[in-house]
Amino acid sequence: MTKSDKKIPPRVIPRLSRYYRVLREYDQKTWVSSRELSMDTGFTDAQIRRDLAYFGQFGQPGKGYTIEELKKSIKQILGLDRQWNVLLIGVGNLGTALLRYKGFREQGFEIVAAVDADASKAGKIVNGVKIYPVDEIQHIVREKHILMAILTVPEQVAQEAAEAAVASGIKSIFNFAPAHLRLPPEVQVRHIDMTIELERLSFLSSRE
Amino acid sequence: MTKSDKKIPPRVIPRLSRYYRVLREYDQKTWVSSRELSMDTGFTDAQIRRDLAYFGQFGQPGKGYTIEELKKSIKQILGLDRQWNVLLIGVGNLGTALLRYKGFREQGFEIVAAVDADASKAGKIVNGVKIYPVDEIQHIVREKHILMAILTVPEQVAQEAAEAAVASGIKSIFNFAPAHLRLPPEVQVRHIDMTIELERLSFLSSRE
DNA sequence: TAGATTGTTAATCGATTAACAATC
DNA sequence: TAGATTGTTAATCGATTAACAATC
Repeated sequence: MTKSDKKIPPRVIPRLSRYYRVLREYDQKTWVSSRELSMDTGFTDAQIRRDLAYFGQFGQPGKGYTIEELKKSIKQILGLDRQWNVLLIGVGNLGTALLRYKGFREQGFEIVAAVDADASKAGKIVNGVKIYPVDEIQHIVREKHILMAILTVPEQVAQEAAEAAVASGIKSIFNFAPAHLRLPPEVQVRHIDMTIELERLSFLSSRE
Repeated sequence: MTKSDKKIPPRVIPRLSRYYRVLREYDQKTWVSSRELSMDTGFTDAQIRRDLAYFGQFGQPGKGYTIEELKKSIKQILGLDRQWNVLLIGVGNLGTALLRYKGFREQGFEIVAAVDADASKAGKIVNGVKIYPVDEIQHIVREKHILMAILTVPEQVAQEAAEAAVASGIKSIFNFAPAHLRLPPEVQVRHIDMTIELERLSFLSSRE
């Protein structure tokens, strides 16, 4: 699977995650149809077939999809058939909360180290994860084969922290800082901007 | 401004938030053009003019937009010209982190109370916010004029907690629990699903 | 074979971009 | 007036939905 595959609309991906999650909840059945998946996910059956068709032919006309095979295929498509070592950058309130969150590990995302600019935090262990001084970032990223970082630092230092991460070899960043990161295009970034989300709610609630 | 206005594409709203944020950083200038906003936000000038045109005529041909007026207009459009009292539901790791986060208040979002199912937390005060037992939710929502909730409870109780919030009068929910909430359509919901976000990064990183 | 459901093509819908007349 | 930039219309692009021949 390469970049030159026919273009996948970006919105397909989170839907695959949803299909995958629903599929994992089936424990009695062997087969599932796009119609059934539609009822359990809220997406239309046409869209589900379309989404899957971007990646191959997984079903059998007249029967549907075998749950086990489809799960395996989506798992592979999403890149979940491996472990992702994750670096947490910034062990403040939010960083600590994420460090303690158990949901990531289940899907193969494992926070294997943390760094913080506050030297007095270095050496501490939170939820089994050791905190290092920020200037050891390069060393840790290489030693622990880390490709992904979660960024939970204050706004003012987000850009430089992200650049340091990229310079160390990090390929994708999950950014919680309220800062628009400017990074090379080959670095994947997902940005959770909590204020923007609240503003969406505010907008919607204001125009009833 | 009512529901019957010409339809606003939903993706316009987070862009308005971005424009607003950039506008607030200008302190020397009086006028700004869509061209300049384009450079500072990364969106095209055509898109910026288009987005603003959904809500009225804010600019002057040949000159651009006056920053103060545009800021005021966007603030009003987003519903930020008032205070939003927010209830935090679930004072665990993530809930506590959000309680301590200072960024919300600046935009008029104020967490005025918290509830938790763990009775032993009741009465405690975190960052100036009092924690109540969950069965007082109705009382608090009414007394404190709360319309918005942030949901940071475990997956298993997310649905029932959301329903309780709605029954108390909450109109919009910012959901951090990894659960797909089924609520009446008039309730606004934003869902941050951290695992899905990590899976997007995983997908993108897997197909270079 | 009859019934069911896929994979895909064509039609529709919606959002973005280009272009430019209107106007400051 | 000359130069700049808006607001809007038309063209393009992209994603979703409908429909159905192929096939289990």
